[in-house]
Amino acid sequence: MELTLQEISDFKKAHYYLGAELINEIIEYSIVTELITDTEILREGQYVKQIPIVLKGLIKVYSRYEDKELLLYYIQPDESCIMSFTAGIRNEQSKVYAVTEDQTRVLLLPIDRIPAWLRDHPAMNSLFFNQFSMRYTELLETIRYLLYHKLDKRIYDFLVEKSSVKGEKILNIRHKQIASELGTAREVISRLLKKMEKEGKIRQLPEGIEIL
Amino acid sequence: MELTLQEISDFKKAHYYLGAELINEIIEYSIVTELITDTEILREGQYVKQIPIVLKGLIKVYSRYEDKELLLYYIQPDESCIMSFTAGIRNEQSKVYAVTEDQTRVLLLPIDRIPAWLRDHPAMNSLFFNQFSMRYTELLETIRYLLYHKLDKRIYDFLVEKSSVKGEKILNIRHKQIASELGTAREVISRLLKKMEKEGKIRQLPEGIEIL
DNA sequence: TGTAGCCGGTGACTCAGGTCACTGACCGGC
DNA sequence: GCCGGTCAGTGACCTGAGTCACCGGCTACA
Repeated sequence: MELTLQEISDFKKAHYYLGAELINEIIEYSIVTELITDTEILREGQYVKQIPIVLKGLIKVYSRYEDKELLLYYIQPDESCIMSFTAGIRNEQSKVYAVTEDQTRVLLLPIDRIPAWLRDHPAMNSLFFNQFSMRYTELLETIRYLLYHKLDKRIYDFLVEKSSVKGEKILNIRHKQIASELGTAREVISRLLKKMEKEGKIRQLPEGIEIL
Repeated sequence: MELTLQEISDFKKAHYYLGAELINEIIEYSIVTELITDTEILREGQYVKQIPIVLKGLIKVYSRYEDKELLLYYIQPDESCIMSFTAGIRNEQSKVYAVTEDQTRVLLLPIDRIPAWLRDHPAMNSLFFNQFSMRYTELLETIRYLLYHKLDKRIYDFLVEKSSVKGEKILNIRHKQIASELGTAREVISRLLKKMEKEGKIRQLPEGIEIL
């Protein structure tokens, strides 16, 4: 599959700091794939051969332990996945899962080119440093939530974020899925959503959940 | 304060991949400080001007929220602090606290040299990538503990790690401190330590806690 | 048109852990 | 000696959340 002219132009704009030369090289050696919703692209224990950069769509990265999940972050357009980067570059196994949440187009950079690019183009490093510090900060935030907040606040903020990331005002999502992304049980979500509805924080419509 | 010849030699050995030229430059432009136990070196909201590399001793990095803390990681010799790196390089505020746990000698790299070093010496990047991926993995591990394990396991593993990091078989530590590093209350720790003592996992001696 | 499968809602129960209030042991200093 | 401080131990109690069992509603489809 080929990058469209529009995508090339968008990519150059988003990553201008990489310089034209490197960008052309990346485009030359990388491949584009289009993935349908719910495609698993990374699982725990897997070795990584390519590093994705999302062009369009949304990827969800999460941790899992005995069928209890926890959402770690979303990869939005122009972002990449540091777990792939880390695992790929050190030839280690992934510790997380990743799955597409929408129809998603990704640019896949071949892992064996990365070290040379990092060496010859210092700007490439800042791309990953940025991603790293962003993800690290997010993870810190997640920890604070787990430790310092109760479930209803976690649910509410989860919904708010999900809604902003997906760009939908009314979230069509199962209670079951909220539960697993927050690492808890379905009944608990049902109960608390009901409570939040009574408190006027959300509304549960047949089409989905509306945040007020 | 000056680096001792021994320290210079150790530093070169630990970071050989940086190359002699860069190492000399680092040594030239950085300063050494010796800090006593319990010196606070970073607090939330603070801006960062230097990036520490620990030469000897131990630094504890933790998050705090309304006098509830959570241990994030220890900086051991030859390691650095990515929160300083991130905050320093992007001129952002720190989101964590750091405090010395032992008498500690640190090498402080001036933040304004870092971008040039990163640009001219690609090997420098790998130092921070390594630190980043290490810390990120640790943080993931911490999250899994919070979410998937009960407190007694967390306490036990905390003691085991503390004991290995400090190199002490008998840990002289207050229940209060364990509580705050795990983000819980003193009574809870007392209760669970008693339980673990009955189960034969630890022993509480006047000098401290022994892990069996 | 029945039935199997998802989905959300509920009540009853359990349990881990946080909170409160108080105790007694062990200092150190004056 | 007494006073103040730190530290650990404990019982009573509360609460958030996980678990279990069971509905009833909707949908799809054979």
